[in-house]
Amino acid sequence: MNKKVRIRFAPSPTGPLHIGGVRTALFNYLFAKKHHGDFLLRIEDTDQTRYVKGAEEYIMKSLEWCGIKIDEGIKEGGNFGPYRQSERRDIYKEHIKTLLNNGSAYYAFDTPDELDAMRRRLEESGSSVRQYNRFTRGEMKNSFTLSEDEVWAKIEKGDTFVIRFNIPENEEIIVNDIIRGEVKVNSSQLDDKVLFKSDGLPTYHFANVVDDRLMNISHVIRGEEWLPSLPLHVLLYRAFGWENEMPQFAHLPLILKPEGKGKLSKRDGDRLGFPVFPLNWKDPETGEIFSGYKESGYLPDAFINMLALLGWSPENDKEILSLNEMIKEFDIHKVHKSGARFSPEKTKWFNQQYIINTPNDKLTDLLLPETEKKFPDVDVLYVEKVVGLVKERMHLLTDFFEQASFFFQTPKEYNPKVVKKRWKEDTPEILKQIYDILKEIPEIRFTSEHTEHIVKTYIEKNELNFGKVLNPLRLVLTGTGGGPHLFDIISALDKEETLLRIEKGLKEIKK
RNA sequence: GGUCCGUUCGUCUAGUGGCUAGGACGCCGGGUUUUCAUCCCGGUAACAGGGGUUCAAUUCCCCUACGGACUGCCA
Repeated sequence: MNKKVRIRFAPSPTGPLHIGGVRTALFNYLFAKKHHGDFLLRIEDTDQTRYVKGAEEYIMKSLEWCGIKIDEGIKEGGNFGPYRQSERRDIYKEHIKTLLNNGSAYYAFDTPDELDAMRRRLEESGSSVRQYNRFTRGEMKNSFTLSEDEVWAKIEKGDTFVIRFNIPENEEIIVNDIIRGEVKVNSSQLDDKVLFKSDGLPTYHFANVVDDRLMNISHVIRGEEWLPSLPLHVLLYRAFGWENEMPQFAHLPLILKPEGKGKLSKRDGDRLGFPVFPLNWKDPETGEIFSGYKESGYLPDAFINMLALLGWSPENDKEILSLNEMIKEFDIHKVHKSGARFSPEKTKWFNQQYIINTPNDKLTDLLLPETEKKFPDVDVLYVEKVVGLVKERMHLLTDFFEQASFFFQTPKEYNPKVVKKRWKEDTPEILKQIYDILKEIPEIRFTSEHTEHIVKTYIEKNELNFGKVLNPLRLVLTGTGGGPHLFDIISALDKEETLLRIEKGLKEIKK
């Protein structure tokens, strides 16, 4: 690898990027950075009929959220632009001439109906091939069956046409895929793919080869769905005389549905209750909303950590890796060949690990806006304290609001199950005494340690057991059964609120 | 149908011509805790099947099965 490493991620703006796409971007990025190369974003918008408004912006925002930084792209600029294929029409037109001139490409005038009819005919005849190729093109309308004059006449008349690739006969194509090893195909298996559409724009196959060459791309890392067209792309490089400068290829395994068959699709998320998109997406046509990892309470680092381990694993058994560690550890040769089933469960576990390991102040920054919306007039330092107390029982950022609501508002009701289990005949009497002894403690000494000491001393002196006292006390303070260390709650709440809640509980909980 | 790709615990994976086939998630048990969570300890569970090659195959080869992708003037 003497060449400068230049890697591209080339999505088409036909909708939101889903996690498979994000993973492809991530692996591209990891590889680029591992080898101190450039990472570029190229927008493949050659199909105007599938263009979706906002998708381009969505893709860039998603990558940004993930921490994937673009070196060259439509926003960043660069010396190899434009980075939007729709703005490269002239470049493609120039290049298709080369292939037209050297006999690698030809004009075809068949209508969609005629193509349909041909395929149907082949199918009905029991043929295993249904391709537009050297055998079938003889019965279609193209440069082979029409005279040169007829071809020009048609073009001048304004007839619509496409330009097809003239697949060479019986050539053995052997490509070395970095992940899969040698892939061998005979050119006779391939069909005469359309290179230029009737709308004057190239197809993916053509644009991708031209751009990768012109942008000096060193490695093409993309999804497995492209593997079948790899031989075609090699042939295109050959037709251009670029085979020696051809990038290296690596085809990533697919991400599969958590259950059932097939690759993960956009619809699976809503069906199975987990996001498949990094960010929320609102379909501009239907208004339908698809949930994103960000809005569902996931941390970006956890999200990409999970994605990185789908199809790849580092040398050691380490599972929690920062983006920088991933870059250091990444080895494309260790990427798996087989598809990886996506696990929403493990994704949650990753998130939990990241939440626990995120400093309280940083977590507070993330949670504050929503907290303020739900509980006006909160104090930042108080929120930070609460965050520290509840974070280890959060799987999602959004869990905070359920886990911590009692820190911000007096319980309105008491969990009946807990009442039934913990509220005994003598509970009111005990709580009254707890109330009295807590009331004696001066406000400045109302710490977790001190209140704990006082209450526990009281329990021991009266030969009560801890559960009998502490559980109902927790109930009146929080309205429920679980939660952080009780005396941490008491001190966070402060003296006034603690006493208030005991009073309220005594009044409202009856048996 | 055709072409291509793949197959280690339920899932993500490590691994090797000879190992008690390792880790993680999940699940189940136990400990810690006033409680929930965290944490700690333990358990469950896999080399798709059949042929070869070999002293020895999960590992190498072949076949079968299963799974997947592609098969558009979509990417």
